[in-house]
Amino acid sequence: MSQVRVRFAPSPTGFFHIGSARTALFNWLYARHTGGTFILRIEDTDKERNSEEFLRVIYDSLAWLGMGWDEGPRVGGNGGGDHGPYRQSERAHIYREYLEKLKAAGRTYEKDGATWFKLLGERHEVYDEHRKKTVTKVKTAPMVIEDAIRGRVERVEDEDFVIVRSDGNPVFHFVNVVDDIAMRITHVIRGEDHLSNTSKHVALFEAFGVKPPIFAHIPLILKQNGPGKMSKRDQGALIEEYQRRGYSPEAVVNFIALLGWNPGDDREKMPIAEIVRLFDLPAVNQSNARFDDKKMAHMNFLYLQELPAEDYLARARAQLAAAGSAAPAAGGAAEVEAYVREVLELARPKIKGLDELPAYTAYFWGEDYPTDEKAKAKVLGKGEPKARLAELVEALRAPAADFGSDAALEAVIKALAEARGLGFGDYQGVARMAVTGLSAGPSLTSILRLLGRERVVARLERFAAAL
RNA sequence: GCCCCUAUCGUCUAUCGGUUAGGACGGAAGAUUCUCAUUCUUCAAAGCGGGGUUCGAUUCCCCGUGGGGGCGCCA
Repeated sequence: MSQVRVRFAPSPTGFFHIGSARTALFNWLYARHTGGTFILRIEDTDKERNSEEFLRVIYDSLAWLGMGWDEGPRVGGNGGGDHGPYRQSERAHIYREYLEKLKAAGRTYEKDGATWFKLLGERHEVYDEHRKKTVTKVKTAPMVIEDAIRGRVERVEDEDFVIVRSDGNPVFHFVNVVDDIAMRITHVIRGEDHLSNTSKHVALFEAFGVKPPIFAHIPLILKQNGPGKMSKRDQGALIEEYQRRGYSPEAVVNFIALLGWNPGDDREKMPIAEIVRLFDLPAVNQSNARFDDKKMAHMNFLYLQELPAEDYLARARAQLAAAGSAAPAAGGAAEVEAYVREVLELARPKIKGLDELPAYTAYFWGEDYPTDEKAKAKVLGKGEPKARLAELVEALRAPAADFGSDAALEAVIKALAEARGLGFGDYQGVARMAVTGLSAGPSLTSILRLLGRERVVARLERFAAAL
């Protein structure tokens, strides 16, 4: 059995869709699973777009998701190979060469300035109701598609089709097949939306006298709400969105791997090496999967919680910086570093995703933080907040209050409460609101300890004075 | 309209003819907790309809129906 060679062939549109990401992933997984070659081929025949900038989106997204390519454009250590160039815009001479082969075999003809591919069989004219025009049908034998996921699929291709436009540019079906032949692709793994087109491709392979590759048409990802497949306008459709929101790429990969594939048992969260080990084409589902952002978020949560401390710190800081947070940048004094680290670790188990971090930690980075007015009104509406605040100020100002440990602070507040026949909860709410502007967050005593006596007392007094 | 693919809880899915149809997300209830979140326990929730084949069908076949895709000088 020859080496597996698969390709991912995106066209640079300026977006990297989650569906594209999964197609890339399944190709990549199959290559890694079989020890084959993963090829990146850029389908940039549409010259009207600004390719350079749009190409970056593809390269960056693949890199972020951790999918390196063995052959393809040379970018950041990836690419190279003996079957280039890997951009269709640079392969015109190859298409010309293959077109000559077809011409020589008598399988083309010119019409309306374009070059058409000639199917084999009897011809007759028929009026197409749907397209409202007369078309020439060809009585052909069914094309057989050997699909690793769907089995044997037969489809009759009964109309000649254009392979080179009147402006001289070859069309997708033609270049796709030519490149797959020239690059010696063994398995074509792509979205099911191409299944109906595959009969055209098989006809071309046969015309070239080449045995078609094994096809594997993977199910599509449907939009979360409403009908149809996911499109770039749908929530959660773009990879850059996950990047921007601080999602773990490992979580995104794990999640999309599970959209249409599973290891055959109950496992969901799996290291990529394990997915590579278990992935195989016949195990891919045949029916479309609906996208679910809640489950995606949950997968991200799982990965976030187990991220090594250093990685978490770096990613959290990047997220804060991107959000314009006042959090100190890395490389400061050891004391500051320790503070940032502790604040971020305090927040970690409480958040679902890194995008919550800026709002969740705002009050740790300075005196300019927002107040949840609605929650504030609620807190002030019950009990005697003013009295409680005054008592807190007095107790926390006293040297006896040890800001060095959560337990000591808890003891101070509990003693205060006990002396008045109250509970910890009678102080917790107001204190939290006064010190953070929020009604929810990490443990109050941890917040107090980290902020320190001076800031805590100042905030309590300022808050009380405004009542 | 024609062609192709497809069909298990709301969603993602397990089951490769015989199961109390399992898991996960989401939902509900309870426990834990200084708030929130986590965590833990429990609960509700599915084989599209009709025919076959078979001792026996969620599972195999056919027909409907639903869903998806394709039918460009787009990719």
